[in-house]
Amino acid sequence: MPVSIKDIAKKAGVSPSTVSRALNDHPRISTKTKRCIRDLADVMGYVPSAAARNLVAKGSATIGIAIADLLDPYYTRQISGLEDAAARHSYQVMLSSFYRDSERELAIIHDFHQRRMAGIIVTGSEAAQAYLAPDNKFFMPVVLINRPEYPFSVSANGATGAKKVVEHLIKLGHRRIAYVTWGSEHVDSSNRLRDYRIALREHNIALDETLIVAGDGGVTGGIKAVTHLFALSQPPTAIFAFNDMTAIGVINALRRRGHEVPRDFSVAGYDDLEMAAYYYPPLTTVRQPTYRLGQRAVIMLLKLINEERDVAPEVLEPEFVLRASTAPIGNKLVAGSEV
Amino acid sequence: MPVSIKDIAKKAGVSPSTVSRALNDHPRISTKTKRCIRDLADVMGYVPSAAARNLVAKGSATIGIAIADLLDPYYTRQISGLEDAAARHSYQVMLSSFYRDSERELAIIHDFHQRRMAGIIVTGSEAAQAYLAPDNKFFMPVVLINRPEYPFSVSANGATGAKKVVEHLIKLGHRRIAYVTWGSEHVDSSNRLRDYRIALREHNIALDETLIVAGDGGVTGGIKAVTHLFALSQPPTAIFAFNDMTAIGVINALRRRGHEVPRDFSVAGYDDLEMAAYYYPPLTTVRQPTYRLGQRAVIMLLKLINEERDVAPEVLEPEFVLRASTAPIGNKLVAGSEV
DNA sequence: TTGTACGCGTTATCAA
DNA sequence: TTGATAACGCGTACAA
Repeated sequence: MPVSIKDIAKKAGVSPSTVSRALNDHPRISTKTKRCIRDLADVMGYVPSAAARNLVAKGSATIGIAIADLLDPYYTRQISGLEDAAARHSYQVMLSSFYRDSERELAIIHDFHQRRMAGIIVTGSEAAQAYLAPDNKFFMPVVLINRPEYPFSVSANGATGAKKVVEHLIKLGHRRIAYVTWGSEHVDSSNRLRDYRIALREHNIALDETLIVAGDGGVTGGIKAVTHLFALSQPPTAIFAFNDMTAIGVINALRRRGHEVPRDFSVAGYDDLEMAAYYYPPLTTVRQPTYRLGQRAVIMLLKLINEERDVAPEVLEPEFVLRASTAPIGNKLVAGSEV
Repeated sequence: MPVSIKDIAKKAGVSPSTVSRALNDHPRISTKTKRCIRDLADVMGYVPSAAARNLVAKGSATIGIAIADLLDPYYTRQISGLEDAAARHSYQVMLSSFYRDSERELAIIHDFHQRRMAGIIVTGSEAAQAYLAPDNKFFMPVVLINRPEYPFSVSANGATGAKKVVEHLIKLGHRRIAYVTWGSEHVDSSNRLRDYRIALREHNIALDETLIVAGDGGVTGGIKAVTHLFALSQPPTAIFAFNDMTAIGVINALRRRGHEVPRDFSVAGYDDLEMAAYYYPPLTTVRQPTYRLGQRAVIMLLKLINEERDVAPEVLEPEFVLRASTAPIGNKLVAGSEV
């Protein structure tokens, strides 16, 4: 049974309020009793009850963080930014993952609600509408990461990243550029698909819908995508994958078919995982502003907590990273003649 | 301001206790008032206060999880096991990472303590002694993952995994087998180094201490290790890395020097990251029982919470995974003559 | 079936 | 400088 403030009071022969004052170094208390009580508390192993504190204080200095997938480095890297920023403003953090399940997400939010969090941040929300609903009765501010349609959000600009990749491939001479999505062929929460299309159009390249194939955000999705693409009468010469893990799947599948990257096909990823630079071949990709995403989200949330109303959605820019998994299309032709 | 049970009572014209009963479907309440009050609570957006609940209930059904590094998949994979097992027994989970900093670890534990967690699990503890100290005043049970010296712990058997790798390399004809540690040359919390030594001795291979070099658990550590190893008058023919990320660093460094794996050198890792199977070359490694580690830790913790005393440290076995980054030493000689 | 009264651990106000 | 008292939101024994 934990030691309470009363236990200390009894043993010290003082009132509970004196103990409270001693422990919170209140001005109106003698240095001597303060010292004495603190020592006693120490010896008895006193640890204050957060529940009781929060009860009287009406809420805690804790922010709840709900994350789509703990196993995806793209998300966990945001957490460092979140935690550092929160710590800097002396906020605690409570973390939960909903594994891309909207029901679990809502359960987590409910839990945060019960715990009377100062505010919450959700990254990769599967139930963003819930926060937009006009009758939602949250009594705590919410910031979403990567849901730019939400008024209080911080997002990475998926469009500009995709554009840079596609233009890079075009500059290398590629015309048949495939895109491997995450999810179905035509859903794309990240705006990448949209700007893949725009970039092609701007360069007068006819869009071939058969070059857009579905992945699953992981290695297996990339592997399957290659099977689909090679069933086409005219396969692509370059493949732009939703993320690095997908790109790795693509490269593996190509290798299994006896092709070499980037000699025979160019492949680009997205995210710039730690791995990407050390893969073989090193991946051409897009570095996401993950750390800053987390950081800015906390800043925005703190503004909302302090009821400042000058908050607008933020969009951070990703950075194109040129490595060795892409090459001029010429290489392929040369290589082709070698085979 | 959140809605309280009193607010509902006032609006419904009943007493707070009636509301409480309606919400917890207490037996002694009429179906009609229950229905009415529940609807009202719904409309008003009532969400119970966890603080108040925990205060009267003396503690919450929440277990605290402190993890060494959120960015390391080895740890995050344990979390799935932990969360699933906890959910199955309807326990909440509160997660925090201390980024391998013992001070931050202790701060997290202190926070868990204040929150009166039902129990806590620490994986990759940097301050394990704190839990062993005879005068620790935790009023909640603690289970450690991978600290086999602690009485309430679940660990992966680092020794048997290392042994299998070394014996595999020996069987391939390697005699000069290097080991890249995590940390300094001679500290090894995982027992891998110890059994690396034992395995060599058992096969009558003289131990060469210069073949044991320090890494940092990441890619850069592997790269630096190779520099050290090649400064030796007699470099190794095989390199056993503390983990897969280190192995990837090693392979990169070798490639940069113009060597090919496994033709010129065999390299083995540890952990079996998702990546490992899809790296080039696919990594020979050891699959850790990460998910079960988390799962068993929760089971043990629940036993402690229920004050069952038949708890003994558990050790789970890892699994050797043969892939393509290791090969018979003969290959090297043939390859050497080609160059 | 419902209301009253009290306690959980802590802090804050007011009185001594 | 200290002590008594009330309050935070909820659950529950006891009384009505």
